[in-house]
Amino acid sequence: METRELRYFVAVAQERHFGRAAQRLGIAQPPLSRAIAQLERRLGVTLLERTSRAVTLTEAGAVLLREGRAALDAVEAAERRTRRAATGGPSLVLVTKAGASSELLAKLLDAYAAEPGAVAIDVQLCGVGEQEGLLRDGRADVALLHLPYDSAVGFDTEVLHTEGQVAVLPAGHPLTTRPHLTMAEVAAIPDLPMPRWPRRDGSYPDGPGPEVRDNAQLLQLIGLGRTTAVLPESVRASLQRDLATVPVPDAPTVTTLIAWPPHSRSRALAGLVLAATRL
Amino acid sequence: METRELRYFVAVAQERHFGRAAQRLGIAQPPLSRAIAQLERRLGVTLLERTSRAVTLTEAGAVLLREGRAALDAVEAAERRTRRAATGGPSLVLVTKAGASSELLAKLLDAYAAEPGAVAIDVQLCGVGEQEGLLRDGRADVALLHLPYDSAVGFDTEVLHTEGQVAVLPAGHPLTTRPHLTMAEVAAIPDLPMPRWPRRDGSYPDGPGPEVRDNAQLLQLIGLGRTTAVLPESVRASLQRDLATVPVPDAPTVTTLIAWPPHSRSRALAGLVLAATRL
DNA sequence: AGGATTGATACCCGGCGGGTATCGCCGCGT
DNA sequence: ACGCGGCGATACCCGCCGGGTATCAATCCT
Repeated sequence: METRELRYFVAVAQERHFGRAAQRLGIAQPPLSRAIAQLERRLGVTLLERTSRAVTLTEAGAVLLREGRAALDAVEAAERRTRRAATGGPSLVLVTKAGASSELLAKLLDAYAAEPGAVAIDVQLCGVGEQEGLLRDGRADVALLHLPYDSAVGFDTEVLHTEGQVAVLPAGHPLTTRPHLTMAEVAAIPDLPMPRWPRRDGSYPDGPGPEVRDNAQLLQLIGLGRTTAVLPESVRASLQRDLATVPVPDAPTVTTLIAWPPHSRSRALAGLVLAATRL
Repeated sequence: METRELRYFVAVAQERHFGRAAQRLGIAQPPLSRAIAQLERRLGVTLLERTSRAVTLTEAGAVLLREGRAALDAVEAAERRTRRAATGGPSLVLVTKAGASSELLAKLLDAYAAEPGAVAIDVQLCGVGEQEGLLRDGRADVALLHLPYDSAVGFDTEVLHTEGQVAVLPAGHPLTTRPHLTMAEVAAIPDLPMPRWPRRDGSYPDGPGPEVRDNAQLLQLIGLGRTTAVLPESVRASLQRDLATVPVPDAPTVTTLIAWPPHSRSRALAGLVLAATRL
């Protein structure tokens, strides 16, 4: 099976429409129809049920969509990492959520830079939930993840840090005088609806709260009195003076992990992981 | 990057010889040379250093070999699982080491079969260390692994069982009267050298012991008085009468895991994992 | 009933993958 | 030192296949 065939199939399977898929792929519709038919013939498997009105996936088609996306990510990762290995640029790209673990990250980078043989590390900040994709398709080599917010499924990891969570409120809010709060109390604060985070596909659920992509945006919106949130206590290190925090003992404990694709143990990565575990 | 290009490059990188690689691929040498050159041109990266006497990998070439093999496995897995999803055959292939965890496996299969909506499960037995490859390239969907013998890197897992280990000796051997043994004592038994296991590439280290591929072979050789071994205590359930066991308290504890590729949560697999955790 | 939408089919063309023949380079043997 | 042999690169040709346009066929919506 060639990656071209896989790309074509994934496009059709996602769009559920040959014409739109062809447009997205930058080719005409007839060659696409033919390519899919040929793929089905070669596999000996019907992947799509087409009527002239709708295209639906068969069970086997659903399997190929799921597995094929992972395979295409792997191919893309191979290509990107090869290109990066050659163009002597940063030999390691670390990705983490904007506005999270900044203190830990600074310590990690300092500790690694002090090691003999340390290479340049590119730090890339992204929105919540984007790390996995970046790591999977080779745009990044290593990530800081936060359980239970992120999922570490399919990666190698080491635990770096665990911590409780605190509610972040605008300074002067009446509840800032309380010694602690419960999750239920925070969720019920009048006029401060909880923010809405993007789903895996990038869309946002409905609700009263503001849409946010990362912690930096979130903290700014809290300062503006538009929302509130329960975050790991380490955010206190990077708070402006207009924000206050109150412990939330019944919030789930947050575990910070360093994560990397399981098979890619380069020398540089091994050094960084070692430095991280010694923090 | 097309999978054909990747396959060609991997062949050359492994053989370090264009002629042999071409032969292995079933094509002539000139098209192979051209394909590699074209790949390098498209990537903008030199992958191989060739003199007319030797072919060596550049750093980028080493990266592409490592990442490319993983990517090819992923593509192959997508193809195999798609084909299997269509040809209504066994909808789940479970792989485990021959001669290991047989009791646990029987219980698991019984428990799962009793669930509503259970599908046919194919059990495949393999040699030590072969499970990972089978799982990675789609020949199997789920495996029983044994830490610390196997590596669970890159898979999702659930712990099923932990146990100590015992030395397995021919019945009547003088040491079978001892209440327990140490690792050092077992390794030093005169005339019973420890067996040699295959390395990742399939070759065997040098040494006096017999070559073995799985526990079934191993147990037979022990019965013949050719070797001895330290194995999880659950092997006692499947021993012939010509074998005896002695606990080895200082051997590492063995953990039995059920493992599966992280992204492939089919309905059938989820049911099997659930049944396994409830054992 | 008829037009619109959408996937399949028919047919053509150009490029690319694969083949054979041969060259150029280098190490080695006598 | 010269020549031979091994190996990768180059040159050139052919046939297939991927991509394009034109059109058909089936279905749904007025």
